[in-house]
Formats: sequence, C-alpha cells, structure tokens
Amino acid sequence: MVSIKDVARAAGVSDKTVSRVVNNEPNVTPDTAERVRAAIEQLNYVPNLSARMIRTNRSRTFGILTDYISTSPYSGEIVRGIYQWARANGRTIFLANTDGQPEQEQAAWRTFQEHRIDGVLYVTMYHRLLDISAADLPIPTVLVNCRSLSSDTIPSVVPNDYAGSRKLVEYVLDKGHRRIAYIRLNPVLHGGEERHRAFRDAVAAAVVPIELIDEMVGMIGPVGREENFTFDGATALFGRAERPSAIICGNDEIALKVYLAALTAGLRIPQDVSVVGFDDFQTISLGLIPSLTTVALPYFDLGFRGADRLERLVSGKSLTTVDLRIDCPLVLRESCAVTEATKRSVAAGRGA
Amino acid sequence: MVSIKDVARAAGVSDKTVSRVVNNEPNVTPDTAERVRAAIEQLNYVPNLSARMIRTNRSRTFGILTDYISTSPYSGEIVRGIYQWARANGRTIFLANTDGQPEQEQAAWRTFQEHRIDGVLYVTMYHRLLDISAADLPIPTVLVNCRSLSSDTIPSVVPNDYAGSRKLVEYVLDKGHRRIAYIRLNPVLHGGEERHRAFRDAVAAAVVPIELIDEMVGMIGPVGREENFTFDGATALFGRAERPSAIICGNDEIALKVYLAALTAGLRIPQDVSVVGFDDFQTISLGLIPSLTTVALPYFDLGFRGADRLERLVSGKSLTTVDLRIDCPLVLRESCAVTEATKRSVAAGRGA
DNA sequence: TTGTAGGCGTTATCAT
DNA sequence: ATGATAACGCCTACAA
Repeated sequence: MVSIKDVARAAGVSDKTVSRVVNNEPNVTPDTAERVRAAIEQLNYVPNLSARMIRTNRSRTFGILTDYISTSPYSGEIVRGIYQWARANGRTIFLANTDGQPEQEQAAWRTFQEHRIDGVLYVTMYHRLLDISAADLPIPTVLVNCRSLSSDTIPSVVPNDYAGSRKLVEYVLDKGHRRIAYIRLNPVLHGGEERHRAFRDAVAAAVVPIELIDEMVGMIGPVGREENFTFDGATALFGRAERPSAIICGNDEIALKVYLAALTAGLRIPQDVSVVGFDDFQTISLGLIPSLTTVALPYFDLGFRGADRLERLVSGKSLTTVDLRIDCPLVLRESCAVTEATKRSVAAGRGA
Repeated sequence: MVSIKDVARAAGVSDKTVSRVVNNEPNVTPDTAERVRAAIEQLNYVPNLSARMIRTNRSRTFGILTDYISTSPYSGEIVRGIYQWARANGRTIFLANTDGQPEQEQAAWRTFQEHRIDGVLYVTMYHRLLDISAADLPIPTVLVNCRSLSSDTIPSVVPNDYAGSRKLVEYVLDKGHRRIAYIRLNPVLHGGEERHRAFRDAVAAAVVPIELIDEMVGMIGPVGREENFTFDGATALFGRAERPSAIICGNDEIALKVYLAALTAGLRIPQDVSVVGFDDFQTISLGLIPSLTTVALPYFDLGFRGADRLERLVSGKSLTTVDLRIDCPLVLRESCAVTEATKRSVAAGRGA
C-alpha cells in the first residue's frame, strides 16, 4: 500500500510537506502543493487513518450500539439519521448489535474501546427506560430513544409521545367526536403509557362534554411476542347500541386490527367510525384504505439530534438539557372525519 | 491512555512480553503471564487496534454499504445477520449509507479505503440488478440482495424469489384452487418479476386443469412512491360472477389491500376466498386476521451468508458459485384454505 | 523464556 | 516555506 513517503519521493519533497498538503495546513507554495497533489493522484494515495490516529489520539469515529435491530420496522431510520449527521461532520460510524444479550453488549463496548471510538450512541428500538448508570459507560454516550432511570445524568434524546398524543386527541375532539374509545398499547411500553396519559389529560381538560369514554388494553405480554385482543375488543365495541364514533389506537398495528374489525362488522371508515393511530408505520398507515391519520415517530431526527448531542458531549461543550424530547408530528390523512352532529351544527350556523 | 509499555513497567517485564501475553503467543512462563495479566487488569489496559493494524497491515474490519435504509421495513435484518457473523468471527463493522446518491457512495468508498477495511458488503434494500462492474470496486466486495448485470463476476447473495414463489403457488394448487388471480408487484422490481414467472411456470406445469387465471399489476411507478390499484382491482375481481377462489399477491402489502377489499365486499378469508402474500413483513402478515400465509424473505441469512462469502473472498479461498441464491421458506398460516370441492371429493373418497 | 532494536504511516516539534 | 527527527502503540526479527 502506498504511503506518504512514496508520494514524497515522487513529488521530490519531504513527507512532512505531503502531510501539510493532505491536511490543508498553511505554509506550502501553491506550486509545491500542486506537484504533491499530482503525485497523490498518480500514485492513488489514500491516507491511513489508523496511523493518523495513533499520532493524534483522536479517532473521529462514533459507535452505534443497538439492542434489537428491526423489531420495530422503521427504527432503521434512527441509524440513517445518525449516519447523515456523521457524514456531514466527517465522522465514521462503527456498528454493533447486542440482540438484547448482556455478554454481547459487553463485547461491543470492549471492541469500541479497542478502536478508541470517541463516543457511543446507545440506540433502543422502542422508547424505553433503562437501568444504566453513567459509571457503567467506559465511553461518552448519548441515549437515543431511551432514558436512564438512575439519578445520574446520561444525556438522552427521546420522542415526545405525550405531546404527540395530546395533539392527536385534541384533533379528534375538534372533529366533534364525543363518544371515544382508547385502545392501549402494551403497558410495558413507556411510550404507550405516555400516550395514554395524554389521552386522559386531554379528555379531562376538554371544555366540551364527553359522552362516552372507553378504555381497554389491546395487547399484553413480552415485547415482540405479545397477545393481541384488539380485534375481539373492537368487535365488542362495535356491537354496542351506543358505539363510539372514534377509536384512538395506541399505535398503528392496533389501528390495523380495528380496521379489520370495523370492516367485518360492516362499518365504513371514516363515515361510520373514525380511527387514528400512532407511529406512522407506513406499511400500515399508507397501506390501509382509507389512509390512516396518525402521529409520526421522529426516528430520523432522534438519530440526527443524538449524534449532534454526542459531538457536543465529546468536545466538552455544554448541553442545555439532559433529556431532549423531540416533537412527534401529527400526520393528517383520511381516517378521521367530522361527526354528523358537527356537520349539522355547522350547516345550521351557516343558515342562521 | 494506558499502553503496552505502562503494563510492561507495572509487571516488571518488557513490552514484547506483554504483547506475547495479549496475543496468546507461546514461550511465556505461566508465572510471568499471570503477573502481566494482573497488571493489565489493574491498569485497565485495552489494546489499541489502530496501532496493531499499522504493523500487521490487517484491519479485521468489514464495511456495510447500504442504499436506502429502511425503505423495506425488515431489511435491517440483513445488517443483523452480518453483524452476528462478524461478531462470531472477530471482525468489526463499519457502516455507511448512501441514500441512493452517487456522491455519497463515492465518499463512503473513500472512507472505507482510509480505514483500510478488508472487505465490503454492498447491501440493497430490495432485490435489485445493479450496473456495477468489478473494476469500479476498490475493495473486495460481495453484493447482498442484489446482483451485477455486467459480465464480470462480483460474488453475490440473493433470495431465491423464483423457487419460493413456485412453492407457494404449488401449495395453493394443492389446496384445490382452480380459479386463481395473481396480482403482480411493481414490474420494476426484479424479485416481483421472478415471483410472477414462477407463478406462470407452476400453472403451466400443473397436471390439474386450471379454470381461471387472472393477472393484473397491483402497483406501478418509482419504488417507494408507486401508485397502487390493488384495492379497486381486487374489488372488481370480487364483483364477478365467477370470482377466483384464491388470490396470490406479489407481496404482503398487496395482500393487505386484498384483505380490505374482501372484507368490504363482505367476503370472509379464507372461507370465501383464500389470500397469500410474499415477504413476511410481520407487521402485516401477523397483524392481519386471519394471519397471512406467505413466503419469508431470508434477510438474516442474506447478511450472514454474505459476510461468510466475503471472508472467503478476502482470504483467497475459492467460492463455489458466483451467485448464491438463498431459499425463501414457505410460512403456512391461516389465510389459505382447502376449497369446498376438494373437501367434498375427499369426503367422497373416504366414503368409497 | 525473555529482551532489544527497528519499523509500520503518520504528525508534532523544532530547526533551517 | 521546507525538512529532519522523534514519537505514537504495537509487532517482527533477531539476539541473549
């Protein structure tokens, strides 16, 4: 492999001069620089970052440590966000995956240390609370899509499930819905609990009278292998005399079950019943007909902002907040309609 | 950062002896080794792989070069497969993503060269034919989920869509279905075309008489932003006097649309119509009720086997075939039933 | 069995 | 503006 010395010889200069050109350092005649560049081109010289690193003691690399890749279908977007930041900022990415196994996590940290990685993005595939303390971390770390339960402060970036859910519920109320069912996510999921809490708060804060509120748990069990009662639950809901006019689902997978139950019961969406989801898993949210009104998880931003925070952390800059919450945008599509009652009152208002 | 010399000093030996212990080389007294290990432990010494690499000229790293992360929701499994192989074989993984942009791809190759990566796994998120020739590749490369169109031979690992589809169609025929509709994937997708060809071949090879075959394209347009006519197409199909008893879908997303159309038309799956998919996108295939009989894309194996081939390639071992096709297993679930006619004939046979 | 000298490709320091 | 020399952390080659 061609080294800086080969280039120096070819250009008739010292290796340090080549180094200067490669690193855009000052004090090189344009003429010399040109000769060096020609030699680099001709010999196809590519700098060896390992050698550079031994000298400078800086690797310009970040590591990504993931738990369960692709449990959640779109969480790969987090990685895309990290990489895009890294590319724009001249950093290279190492990847390690633990499959949720502690030994593998240990091995990954070790490998990262061996490569003298500057910082680590600890990425979980669903919004989680972690039992990690800063002392466990041999390398500066930012948590992405998860937060630390312990008292010490590991910086994190998480989606703002609460605010997103609140916006969604207010939107549904705004469409005139007063008979509402909420189908909860697995109670084990932190994001699901925040969404549910936002629902309750929004309903409690509503100025309009809510006629019916139904709450049920749609799924339960270990993440990824949960039992799902949504279909039967929704079917029962639809069989009632006073059925809800809108169903708010803990996530899009639950919304899919509700669609199936509604169609099976002969109901049309959104004319007979409105349905909204959460997550914006596009295979579902865009795959359904009508397309699903939902809230998007900001996966890409989680990664991008996480990398940005990590940079600040390793370069000793201050972080304004330890836990950064990223907005979850409301994605309005076709599955939530204005109620008949609202249409009539609007018509009456126009007539008056 | 603590180096081999610090350990040597602490243990009262030379740095070379420490090196021997770290690399499990022979000719060290158990006693000395023990002293060295104690010093390593005490100082928390971690070898510097960059330094090792300049000497040995081997990085023990692979790079993953992806095009569109998470366009396909489960293709992250490919990365998981690669990582699992890498971990088991003491290799570290670099990651780069191109977002499909040639400049970014160029930059990624460059970075990989700077890190003296041993080999690259070029991963595409759906089964594609690529216009790459071996001369374009500065580093030994294996293509994963894609193949090279050019005449020269870049090793690849791809799913065997054809064989998987053939198995699926034969399974459907075996259930007694004789009136069958096939809803094709976007013709741009290579995998879709192979699946369709397998359907035609299976039908042509069938010993039983096929009463009705309907073929339509379910989606068309640029990948990721295609127009989808499946719902209307399937609805039209269901309105016919002689409607198909089974619908074979180009993938699971199309199957979702068919479910929605069937339920809207008041048909039950699988009693009134059987539906099968392809891909096994679990958000859909397990999310649907009844769960979807489909064919699984072997994403994990694609990655795992791809890494294995790359190892053989960089270590100069021979590869038996240039293009390795991985089996797509049939996943039998609940959406495809035996036809009434078949049940009757079985009953008659039993009675006779 | 153990240690010494030297070099891998690069950059830092200091001289010219 | 340019170069000589040393050093980073490790391993190879060889000597003791």
